[in-house]
Amino acid sequence: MIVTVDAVLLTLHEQVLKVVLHTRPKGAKEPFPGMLALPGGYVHEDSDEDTNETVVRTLLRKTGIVSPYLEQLYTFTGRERDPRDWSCSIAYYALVNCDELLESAKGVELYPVDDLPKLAFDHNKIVDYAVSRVRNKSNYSPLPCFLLPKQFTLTELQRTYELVLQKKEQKPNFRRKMQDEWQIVEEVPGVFKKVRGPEAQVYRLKPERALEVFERGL
Amino acid sequence: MIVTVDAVLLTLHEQVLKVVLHTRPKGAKEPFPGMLALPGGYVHEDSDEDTNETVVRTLLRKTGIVSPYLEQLYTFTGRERDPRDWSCSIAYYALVNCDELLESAKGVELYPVDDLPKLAFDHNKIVDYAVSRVRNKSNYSPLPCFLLPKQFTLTELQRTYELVLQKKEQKPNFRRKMQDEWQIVEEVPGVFKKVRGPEAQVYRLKPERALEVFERGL
DNA sequence: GGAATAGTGTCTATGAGACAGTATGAA
DNA sequence: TTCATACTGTCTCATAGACACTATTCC
Repeated sequence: MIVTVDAVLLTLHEQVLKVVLHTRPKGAKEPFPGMLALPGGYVHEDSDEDTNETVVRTLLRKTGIVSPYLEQLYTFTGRERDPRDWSCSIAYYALVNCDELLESAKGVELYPVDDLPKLAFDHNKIVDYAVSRVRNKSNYSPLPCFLLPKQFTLTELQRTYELVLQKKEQKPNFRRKMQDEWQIVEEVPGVFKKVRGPEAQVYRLKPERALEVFERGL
Repeated sequence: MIVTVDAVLLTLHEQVLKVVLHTRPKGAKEPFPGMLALPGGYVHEDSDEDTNETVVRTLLRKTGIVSPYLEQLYTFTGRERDPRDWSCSIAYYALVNCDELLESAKGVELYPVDDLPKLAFDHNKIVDYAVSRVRNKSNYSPLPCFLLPKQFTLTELQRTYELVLQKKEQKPNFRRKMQDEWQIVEEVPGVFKKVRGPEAQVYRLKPERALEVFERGL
């Protein structure tokens, strides 16, 4: 029995939702040599208190970051998924801002989730499941906020939601939901951003409120 | 590393949501002797294709039934949860009709989920998590239908929802949701049931529709 | 002035929730 | 006749979604 942890680390890069993958070594010992796979690893029974620590440790080692949002996705098991033995992979998913990711992990490889090549093990299935979970949760939760940097304009936030959900939102309705209904953002006083027209107010996430909205929608 | 599967088998017994537990043997070899615990067991690597088969096999052996609704809940891991070793439990939850359960498993022990004694391992946490998942999902899905027998009246269905969700529903609104919105029930032509006043139409679940409503709310 | 962007006001259709009402059968 | 239960009709208020509008900056 092989027990591992796998992480689906998602980010928004050049207007596309992408996943962090790495190329498996070509050595003959490991299965699926040279193929793309999710970052993951074995549980360290002496140092890991639980698999949450395993995945945090794995992501820190492979990307150098501590993801602000990390959640267990599903546990994939079976005799066929690993050619070596009956195996069990506890899969997690995480969302990070692309700039922060690229800063701390220079050599990281990103691949669009909607156009993936064949991956090692059943990792295509795991990515698809993570993406559908994220898209579904984004309908009623502040999940996409974790794809943005610490500070952002409401237009950038809306664009993020639109890219994740793959559908247009109406500006007034979107702002009303974020500000009045959910109340998950607050102005950064006196900070503005200008692209083309007038200055846009810069906002940041209200972490306590965001968590509350999460709990409600579980 | 110990890898097991645990099942939270829920049913409605005497108007109360209850969970199936068994008493652990008093032999000195196993941990938590004499304490109540969830039914569960080890993966049989030679016969089980995946843990889904493990849990189906376990429930069949301990209760004699094949649950119509069975879903992976969460994977609980850690060094402290089993005194013997670092352990990993893939937890599932299932919903069954009480009469069918008691018929095929005469000696089964049921305990109210809202008033549990101290259980073995972290099984209190697992039950609580399963119950909150079920209560949450019952708000927007046909989950409670699986607690009823094959045929039922709409009043019985409403009573089931009310017991799971612990709140009253308005009869007209409830019927509208089941019949017009979700369309998950259909009349059993010519079959009626009478308790006190006029005859009540008997219904059955439309399994395809129920699954659709499930998918939508994922 | 025109194009692009920020931000606000308001209408309407839909739907959830609440109440009221009618019908049936048994004590 | 009264009570409990089955079942239906309809009103209202909250909300989501859509459109319209003004203001600001740069070309």
